Parts: sequence; structure tokens; C-alpha cells
Amino acid sequence: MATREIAKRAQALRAAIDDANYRYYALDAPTISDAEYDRLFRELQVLESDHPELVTAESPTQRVGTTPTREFATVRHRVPMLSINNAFGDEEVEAFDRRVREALDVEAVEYSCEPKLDGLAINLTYERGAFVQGTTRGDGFAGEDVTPNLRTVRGIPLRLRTDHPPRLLEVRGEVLMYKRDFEALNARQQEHGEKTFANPRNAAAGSLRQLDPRITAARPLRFSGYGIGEAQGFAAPQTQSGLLDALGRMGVPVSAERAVAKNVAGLLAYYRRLAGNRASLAYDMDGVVYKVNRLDQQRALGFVARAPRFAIAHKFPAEEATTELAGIDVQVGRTGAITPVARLKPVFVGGVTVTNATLHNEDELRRKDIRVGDTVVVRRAGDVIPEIVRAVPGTRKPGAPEFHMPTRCPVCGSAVVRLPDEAVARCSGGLFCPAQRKQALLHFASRRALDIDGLGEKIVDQLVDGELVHTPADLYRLTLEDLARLERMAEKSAQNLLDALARSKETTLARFVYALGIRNVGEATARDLAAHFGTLEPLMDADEETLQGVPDVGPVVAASISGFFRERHNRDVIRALRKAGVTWAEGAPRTAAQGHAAGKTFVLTGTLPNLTREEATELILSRGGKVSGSVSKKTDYVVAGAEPGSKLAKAEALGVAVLDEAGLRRLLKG
DNA sequence: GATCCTCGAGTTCT
DNA sequence: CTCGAGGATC
Repeated sequence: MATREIAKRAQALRAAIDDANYRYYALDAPTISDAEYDRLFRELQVLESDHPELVTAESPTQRVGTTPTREFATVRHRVPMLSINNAFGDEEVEAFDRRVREALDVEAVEYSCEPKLDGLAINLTYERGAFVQGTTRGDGFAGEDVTPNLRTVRGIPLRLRTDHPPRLLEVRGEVLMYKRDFEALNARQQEHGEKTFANPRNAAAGSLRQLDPRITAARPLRFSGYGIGEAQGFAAPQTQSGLLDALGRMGVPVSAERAVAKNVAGLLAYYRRLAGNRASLAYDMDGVVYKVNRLDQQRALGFVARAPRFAIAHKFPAEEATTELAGIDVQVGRTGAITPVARLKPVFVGGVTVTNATLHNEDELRRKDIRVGDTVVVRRAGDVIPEIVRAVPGTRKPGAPEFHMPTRCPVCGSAVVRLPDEAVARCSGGLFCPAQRKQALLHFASRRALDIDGLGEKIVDQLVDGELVHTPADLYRLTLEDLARLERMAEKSAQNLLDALARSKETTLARFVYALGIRNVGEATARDLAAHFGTLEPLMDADEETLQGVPDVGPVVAASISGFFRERHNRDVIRALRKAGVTWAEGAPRTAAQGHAAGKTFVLTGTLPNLTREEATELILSRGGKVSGSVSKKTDYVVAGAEPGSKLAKAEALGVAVLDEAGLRRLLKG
């Protein structure tokens, strides 16, 4: 064959393979068999290996993966990749529609509806139609460059199918794995003695984050596009649904389940249809997304902080699973609270394997009438903490006894008492109880208290059981030799712990008061007390009446505080701590707050780009503001970052002002 | 006395 | 995140 003919043949093979990929992945309508596909692919490989000069970056043979990289480079997004607010019920969707119609001042709005795929959001950059870069979402502002890995994903076109490619087009979508592909992959992994994945989403994430693209190439990843980022020289359609159609025509796989709804009733009908099909669809979804269809209306609506006002994700209810209740244990908390904990036969729910779930207290247990041996329904509440919803009727084992709270503490044997009108039962042993002593030490060392890095549960167990440490002050007497004798504690980590202890001595009055673990005195109250008294002595000697002069301190809290400081033992520990070198800046009592945020209440949600939660809190406090944990009518500002929680939705519902990090900084500067 | 708003405390898994 | 309960407010 003449060189020209070979080149032509290679060209024809590439076109045929690209076309097969397009029909398979984008149209979901394959026209040739897998065997025929493999034959074409091998012929092209042979041709290219005989004539290396014919190989191009866009050749389908180049999807097999190049050599591994050391790490992924960070790339700033040209247009931030935003998150979408969530709706958890019909009412919230109706409220969303109402807000949209009011803002646009129209009778009805048309929406584009799409499944919310459970995968990883990525950004694909095309220059003059050629795929040049792909990045992960990251924090929304910058992500990781995973171009070589994305190149191996066969559903991602290496070249857009159009005669007039835009100068620049960023395609946004989700990388995911089909359920059946995930199962096959796990079976294969298991066969080869390699680790299996918990769910398709984790499998997709793990596959995409491989440093060696050849591994990614062997994983059955898919792509589904849902929007665009930066676009230059692109005649954008007028609507979201038109945009999806246009992407589809250019060879980008888009969801076949997409639809257009004329009004809010259409949205809810779409939701019910997809929720009903959930099990039979090839992929996992965590809900559906509604977007105002007309792009000019989208622009008019704009953004609130980090999320578009023109879109909302309607989430499916938390997944439930059933398993057997293997037993009920009890735990002893810092305040002596005895909490029953369900031990479950491991069950896979909401993407993780759950073995424990809290039962809160005796009343709750009674209410749900749960007994050991019952089959129970488990769900991950708020998608995080597992809870037992109910027992499945008719699964009770004959003679299964009712659960009773122990009358003696399982750790120290002291009496368990439950005060009238209280839901929790408590061990009355106080600091005599090793469990409470351990928890008190862990609290003292916790990040928001004295922040002693490396003092974890395992170490505290040994220190207390070995009688090396009784009170927090004893921690500062520990030597390298003491620590090196402990299990799982080599010299290096022992030294690290000593360093952390030394560092922790420099603290603040608020942290110190919080670290003491006074009942009913948490972070916020400790801060109020520190600000009000300025130094420790007047606080220690204050009577209950004086204490009630502090904001948010009433009779109960005042009694806890004065009771704590009246105890001889507690005063001794405090003296010993100060003697060991624990210090803080002695401030004058702060009276009226000053600064640009004076008297304003802030609530933080999501991840801010340049500030940690603690830094943001510090910043607000230093300008006289207050930071609270929950949103209400009294909240002045909600500061929202990436992936905000339900607080953002609540803020919008209540009409509370929402700021992003930049807005917060501007406000604090004045 | 009722109601709303906050805070404290406990909790799971990777 | 959620529940329970303390504090503030009317």
C-alpha cells in the first residue's frame, strides 16, 4: 500500500471507531458488535505501530493511557464551578418556583429537568474542537488537572463533532460508573486480590484519581454533560434544553432522561417518574435538578453567594436498609450520660457499611420498641449519622427481653441515676469513674479546647488505666520515658506529643474555661464568660447572682459554674495547671463590642475558599460580631462557602442576607 | 406560661 | 446533624 492510502485507511479507521464510541456512549445505540469494534481497533493499532508518524493525539488508540505522573497540578477554573442548593420536599420546590416567578415577574416558568448523577463533577476544555484539558471540581474555584486520565474515558470526545468548532468551549459534567460495570469491576478486583470499592461513586472517584492513567483506562468510566463554563466563539442556544441538545450533537453524552417541564406540577411529576425508575436505571442518582430553561432568565436571576438562583436539586429521600440488631451496649460520656448504642450486623446503606447506631436514650428505645434480634430499618440521617428508624413488625424473636438501663455504671459500678424530667440517665461516679475521667481528658485536649495534637483515645486509655494521669494537670508532668513505655508509641510520636503539650500551654482564657468541662458551659458560654470577666480570678469567685449578669447565663448555668469552682479538687487542678505553665493573655473585661460587625450575628456554612471556619470565626469576633450555629430570624448574615448545608436554604427561606467570603471581608472592613 | 432561639452534648465513618 | 434543655422574650 502506498503511504497515502495507508494514511487514508488510518483516517477511516479512526472515524469508524470514534463513530462507534459516539453511538455507544452518547446515543446509547450501538451499531457494531464489540468484536467488530475490537477488530477495527487492532487494525488501527497495527497501522500506527508500523507507521508511527501517523499517530495523532486525537487517535482513539491514545486513550490507553500515558506514563504516570507524580502528582496532579492545580488549575484555576476560568468560571467557578458552583454548587446547587438542595430541596428536600415538594414544599421547598414550590417555594423555589414561587421565588423564581416573583423575581422574574411572570405567571409560569419553563424548566429543564435532569437526573442528578452521583459521580464527580469535572470540567473539559476544548480549543477549536480539540480536547486539551480536564480538571476536577475541587473547591469550586480550582481543581486538579486529570487530563491524561480523562483522555481514557471513551465517552469523552477527543474532538467535538462539528464543522465549526468554537474557539474555546468548556463542557461541564459528571464522570460516573454504571452500576453493572461497578459490580463487574469489583468482582475482578476481588479475583485479583485487590481492594474493592464501596459504591459506584467511590469507584469512579478512585479511578479518576489514579496517578497512572493506564489503570484509569482499564476502568469502565462514563461521562455525562450538563452544562458549559467559559465559551468563546460559540453560538449558544437560547435555552438549557437547547444547550443539552447542542452538546449531544457535538458528540458529548448527555442524559437520555432529560425533559422539559412547563410548570411546578411538571417538576413534581418528573421527580416521581424518576424516583420510581431509580432501581431500574443503569446509574445511581441522588436526586433531580431543575434549571430555569431560558438562559436570559437565568442571567436575570443571577446568583446568591455561591449558588445560582435559577436552579435547585430535588434530593431523593435517604436510602434505607434492613439488618439485624445484634445487641445493645451502653457508653458513658463526659458528663456521665449513659447512652445505649445499637450493635448491628454490618449493613451497607447510603454508600458506607454501618455497624453502630446511637439509640439516644431509654425513652427513644421504648418509643420505637426495639429489641435485640429484631430486624430493623437503618438510614443515614442527613446522609451522615446512621439512625434506626423502626423495627420491622413480625421479626421479633420469641422471648426477646425488653431493654433496661443498667442500674450500676458498667465502668465504675456507681449508681446510675435519672433525674425526674430528664431524658438521660447518668453515672453518679463523677471523676471517680474512669470513663468520665477519660472523656474529660479528651475534652481538655480537643481541638477547640487546648488543642493537644496526638492525645487520642488509645493513649488516654493507657494513661488513665496505667494510673499515670488522673487530672489534666498530670499531663504536663509526663516524661519521654513515661510515654515511650506505652503501646503504639515510639520515641518519635512520644516526642511529638510532648511538643504538642508544650505548645498547648500558650492559650486563651476562653479556651481554658471551655477546656475545664464545666457542665452547661460550651464554647459560646466560655467565650462570653472570658469576655465578661477578663481574668480567671473574678470568674472563680463570682456568686450566682453575678454570673447571671453574663448574657445567656441563667440560674441553671450559674449554678453549674459556681458549683464547679467551689469544689476544692477543681481549684487544685487549676492551680496545678497554672503552675505547670499554662498561661493566657490577661485582658480587661470587654464591655460594649466595637468594630464594623458590632452587634451582628453571623452563621457560617460550607467551605470558604481562603479561610478555615476557625479563622472566619476569629475575624468576625475581632470586629465585634457574634457567630452562631443555627439560622433564625435574628441572624443578620449567613456566610456561605462551597457545598453549603441546609443553613443556606433556611437563610433564603427567612430572607436573611447571604455573603460569600469576599462579601464578608468587605463588610468587616466597613 | 408559651414560644422561639441558642447552646451543649453525643455520635458515625473514612 | 439532631435532640434536649436552658435562656430570653413577649
